[in-house]
Amino acid sequence: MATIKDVSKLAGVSVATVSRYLNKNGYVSKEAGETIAEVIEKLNYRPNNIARSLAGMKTATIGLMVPDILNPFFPELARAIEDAANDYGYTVMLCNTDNDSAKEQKYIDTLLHKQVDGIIISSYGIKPEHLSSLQKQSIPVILIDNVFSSDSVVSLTVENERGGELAVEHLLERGCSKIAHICGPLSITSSRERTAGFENASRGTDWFTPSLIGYSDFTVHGGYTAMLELLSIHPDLDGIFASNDLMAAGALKALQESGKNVPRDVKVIGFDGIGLEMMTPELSTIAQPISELGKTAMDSLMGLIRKESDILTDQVFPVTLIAKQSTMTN
Amino acid sequence: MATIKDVSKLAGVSVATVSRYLNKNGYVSKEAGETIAEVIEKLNYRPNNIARSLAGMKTATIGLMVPDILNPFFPELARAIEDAANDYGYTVMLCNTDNDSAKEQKYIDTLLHKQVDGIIISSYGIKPEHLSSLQKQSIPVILIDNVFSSDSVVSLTVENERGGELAVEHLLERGCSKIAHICGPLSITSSRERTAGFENASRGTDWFTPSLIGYSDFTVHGGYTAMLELLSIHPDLDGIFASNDLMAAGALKALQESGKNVPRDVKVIGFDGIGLEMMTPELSTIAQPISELGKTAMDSLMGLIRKESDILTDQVFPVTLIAKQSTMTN
DNA sequence: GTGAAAGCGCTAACAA
DNA sequence: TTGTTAGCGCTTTCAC
Repeated sequence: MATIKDVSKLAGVSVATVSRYLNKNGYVSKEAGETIAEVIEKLNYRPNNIARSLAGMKTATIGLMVPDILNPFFPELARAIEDAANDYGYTVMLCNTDNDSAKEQKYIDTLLHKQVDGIIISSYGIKPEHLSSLQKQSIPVILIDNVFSSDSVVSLTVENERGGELAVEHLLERGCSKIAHICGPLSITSSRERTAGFENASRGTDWFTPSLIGYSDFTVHGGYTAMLELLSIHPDLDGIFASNDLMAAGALKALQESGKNVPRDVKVIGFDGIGLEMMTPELSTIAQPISELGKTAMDSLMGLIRKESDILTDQVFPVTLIAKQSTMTN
Repeated sequence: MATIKDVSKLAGVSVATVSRYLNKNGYVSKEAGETIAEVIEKLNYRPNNIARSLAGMKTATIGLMVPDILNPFFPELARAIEDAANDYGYTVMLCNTDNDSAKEQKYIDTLLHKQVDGIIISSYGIKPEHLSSLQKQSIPVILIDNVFSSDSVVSLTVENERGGELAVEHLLERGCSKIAHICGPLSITSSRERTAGFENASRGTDWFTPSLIGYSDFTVHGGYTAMLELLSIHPDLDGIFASNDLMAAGALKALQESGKNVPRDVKVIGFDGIGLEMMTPELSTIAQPISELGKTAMDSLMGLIRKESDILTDQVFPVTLIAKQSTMTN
């Protein structure tokens, strides 16, 4: 593989000049530039990124930590981030943490020593103290769906609570008169917020009772069993708000298997807006702007990396109701 | 951040000794080792991977090229690969190619200059000539679901054709008497093979006719429209084999919306074995050993990287029939 | 405009 | 067993 030295020799200039040419900083005469270009072409020379990084430049690599790429929310996020990173000439290292604190720590350590330029974290086990090593090195971090009151970290979240309210309001509007809720892990902030939204909109109504809330875990299977249980306690429920789409899909399955017609007998709405287009009926949902979240995360991270923006403003994104067949009034 | 120099000074030994200690090669006296360990602890020292890489060692990074992480097959594969890589102390760079030749080329170039130790490609646009730059650098490549007759590349595939036959045999066994097929992109080898399997098992039967094959694109929507079309030509079909699960899900949806009961009126089977547990009825499928594929890919790659195995044996993995509700009799 | 030279942090001969 | 030292390929002062 050709090195900068080879180029400089063949072009009859010093490596410094070639370097300047490559990085488009400092002065390089037109002639010199042209011969260098030719030689580079001829030798099919490409700068060695590792050497570049060592010499003090950036690695042009970021880390992306997600709980589990198998959960369909995260591929969407990952894809948006990867696309944006790609536009910046950056490359993404994927880390699955399973929300396991130890794994998260280990990955942070690994990424740190691979000298990534920044990290996007969308994993829920993270606590501020885990990030201290990053802050020491002043490696920028973007947090998705998780908030710390910390200086060197910017958080991107969505209106989870408002989304929960919206979901209930929508079901009421569509004629539901007894709405149950399948909530997600209580350890996850955004999950708790969605449930808070449900409670805001339900508490005080004449039908509300705490046993209308089923506790689950953001999985299809969890949604399925929670639904069966809710159905056994409240056979007359006619609306379900699940805190994510996967559980909503599980609930739908349970309802169908219990002989309930959706949306006629029971209406169902989820949260997230992942594309579960294969469901029949298709699921209504409170959609997060996933792609926008991903792109913004990468844009903000680049801002921090390039130190263009010192201002670390957390952002809250709006959610939107997407009404599909599962909440239709026929 | 502490460097090896800091450690060597504080421990009163040379950097070489520290390096030997770190890499567990060469001799280091017990005492020296102990003090070094202490100092490392005290300084919270971690070797700089970039410097290590530059000094000739490996980058402990591999590239993973997939068409699109949004397609649920690839997160499963990616997860298995990432887990295995993690066990080896390796890190994975994710690249979405959209099966676009230009993107693939660009990523190969990028990965090359990031000095990855190896690449796993599960993207279909790749052609042998794209890999020449990698071979020049003798960077090992594992190909999943794609075969070249090339020396420095090992291919991992599954019994696609046999799977197609199995699917038809299963449907016949379950009483189907007119089976249609939704095939995937003809540009993809494995897709063509599955269709060949369908044809092997169908051609020669009294019900077979070429118009029972619908052409589609591996997406839910594609499966949906293909199904509607097939249904309009052959309203009496009673079995469907789709070349992947996504299309099978789309077909199921189309059937249900057309008032057909699955599995009573029409039985459906897909291919891949991605977990679409939210479907009602759940889909039968010809499952690939996705996790095993991923793990084997990483294991083989490590073998090549460590030059343990010079023998580049392509492997063909078996598929297994997973019968679920969608092909149940009565 | 350009070049010489000093690193970046680490590994790996080679000597001792 | 250990230390010295020459790189790995590139960037970046600082003179010229």
